[in-house]
Amino acid sequence: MVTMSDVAKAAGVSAMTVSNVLNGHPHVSEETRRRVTEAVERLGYRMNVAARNLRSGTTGVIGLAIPDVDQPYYGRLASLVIAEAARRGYRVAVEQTGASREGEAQAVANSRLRMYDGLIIATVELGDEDAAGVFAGFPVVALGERISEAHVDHVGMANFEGARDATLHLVERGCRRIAAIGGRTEGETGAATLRTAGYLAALDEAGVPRDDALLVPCPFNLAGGAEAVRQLAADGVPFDGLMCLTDAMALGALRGLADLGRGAPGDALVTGFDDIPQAAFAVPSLTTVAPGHAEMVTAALELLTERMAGRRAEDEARNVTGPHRLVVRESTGG
Amino acid sequence: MVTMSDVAKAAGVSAMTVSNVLNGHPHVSEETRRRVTEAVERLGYRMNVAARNLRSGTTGVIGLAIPDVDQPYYGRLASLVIAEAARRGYRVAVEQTGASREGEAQAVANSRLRMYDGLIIATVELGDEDAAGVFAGFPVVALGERISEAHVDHVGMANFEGARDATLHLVERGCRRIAAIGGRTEGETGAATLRTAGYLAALDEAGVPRDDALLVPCPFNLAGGAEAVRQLAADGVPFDGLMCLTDAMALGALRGLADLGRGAPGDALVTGFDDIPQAAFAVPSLTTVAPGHAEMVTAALELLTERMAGRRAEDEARNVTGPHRLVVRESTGG
DNA sequence: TCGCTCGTTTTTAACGATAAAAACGCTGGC
DNA sequence: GCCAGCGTTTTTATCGTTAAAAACGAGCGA
Repeated sequence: MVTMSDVAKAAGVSAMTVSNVLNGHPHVSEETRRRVTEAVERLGYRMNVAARNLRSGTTGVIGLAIPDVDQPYYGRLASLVIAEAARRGYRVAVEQTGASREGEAQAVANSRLRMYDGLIIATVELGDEDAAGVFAGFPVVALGERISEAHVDHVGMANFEGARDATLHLVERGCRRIAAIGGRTEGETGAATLRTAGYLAALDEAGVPRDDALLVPCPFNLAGGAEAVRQLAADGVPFDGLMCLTDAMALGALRGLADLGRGAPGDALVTGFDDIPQAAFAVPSLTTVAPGHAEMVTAALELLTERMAGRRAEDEARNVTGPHRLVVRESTGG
Repeated sequence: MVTMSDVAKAAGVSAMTVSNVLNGHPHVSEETRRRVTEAVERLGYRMNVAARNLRSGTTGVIGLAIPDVDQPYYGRLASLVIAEAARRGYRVAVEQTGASREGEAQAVANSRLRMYDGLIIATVELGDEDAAGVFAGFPVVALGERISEAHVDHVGMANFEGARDATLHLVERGCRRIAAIGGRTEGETGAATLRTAGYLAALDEAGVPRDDALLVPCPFNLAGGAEAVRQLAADGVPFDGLMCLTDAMALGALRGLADLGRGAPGDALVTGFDDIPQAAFAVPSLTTVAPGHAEMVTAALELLTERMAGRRAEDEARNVTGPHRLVVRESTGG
């Protein structure tokens, strides 16, 4: 095992000088720098991370708390976070929380053991009441749902705007009776409520009358979407457009339409939200709102590295919203 | 920040004694143990991982090298590894290799920085020639493909036996002309070749004649499966069973059949391999070989923890094969 | 020649934990 | 009363790195 002193000896300088060279500190002559670099190379020296960590307090590791990497959306996020972190010289330790409050608390606790330089928490059961205490003084960024208005940096997606765009798109293509599959106006201020709000705003903006019968709450999955469409038909509610709050529900809605002997885009236009891989391969392929996942992750790491570098005051929590883009495919007539 | 000495002072003992209590070492009186535990509790002491790492050389972190967590199979694996490692008190740092040789080499290099106590490498571009050098003296387990016969522990899946079982199942249900979609007898000794070998062995065993026209190489994805079926029909090769080397290809094959106006299980029986989630939801649902992913991961961590504890000699590389199970669904007549 | 500055390098002293060795206190045999 | 033997606890000495302070040496004006 080659240590820093070994390198120092080989280069004829002190260990501290080697440290200075390796960390790019100023006040090192060009000649010395060259000699040290050469010795490092020759001996195959690799810095001992533990020692550096002990002395300087940084590990080069970022924690990522998500419910389960084996879920399309979170897997995607994890993949992007790992790649973007690697680009910045960090490694990522993934903590699976099982979407439980204890799991998330555990992840935060591990972070505070100084195991991680910072934490990205990509779902949130922890609430505002936890935020002030648990996260205080530690670099944390919430990705996706928001934890706390005041205490934690947050990167979100354009839930309101995306749903609004999708709805306006349907209106432009001639829809006048647009159902919001999964829509709900009450409950926590999560993605569902925001997307529903975007839908309503678009209707108002376009001068299309609202109708509460067109708000169809349902489970956020394939079966939920299918069932919601069946429900609408059974209730005799006429519709010519389906603004689904997620792609999964949209795919279910397509199946539901098929079961009724109808189809998109012939009998009704359909939009989704998320742009999951299957959306492009469905029959008909699905028009959907693509949130800028990559941009969200980049923004999250930007905020986090700023915090880790201590470049921002404790209390000014920032809030960033990622870009979004409407991807028009067959389900709304290509 | 509460240190061990703070706890020691509070409990009226030395730091070493606190260390002994915390690590469950013998020769600590019950009374002392109680006092120390109480002080730890009261002060909210958390061990500094970096210091322990520096002194003892362990980090409590396992590296996991995979191509990309955002791929169904690898996401599944990662999820299981993280959960199983957590159960054993380890955290997992995920390194994405992009399935490249450099990526994998990078992951191994990071491990050797003493960042990780061990490494699970779940795909392999590194070959036998790398194995002896790169992995020597560091706890590594290959999960899935094998790196090296002689130098690295390996947990694999029952490629041969699974394909054999699937083929025998088709024969039992009356098939006599079974095509191996994706089959190939040449190339590296990867999963594809092993599964093909299992297919051929089953045919011989059941006394069903081989036919090279029924070996249809193709890309290992949806499109590949669909194309292979189209090819068979175009070539006028008769078949009554399709043993597909992966579920993705099997789903493609179902689509291919549909495009020809045929269907499973009516016109041909179809089997897959992997038991991906979609297999159960396809129409018809897919009969497939389910490799025991969970058992494979458990075995991998068992091997790895043994290595990490230094309980096994350097050179005796072990090789474990996970269990498998044929899941019979609609595509072979339920 | 003597300070004095300034850029560079070394010295010193941790960071917080633990392995190994030394010390301690107690019992019991001679 | 002395000491060996035993179980428990403390001392000592790092692990490899880095912050902070001290030291060094060349250049320069007085």
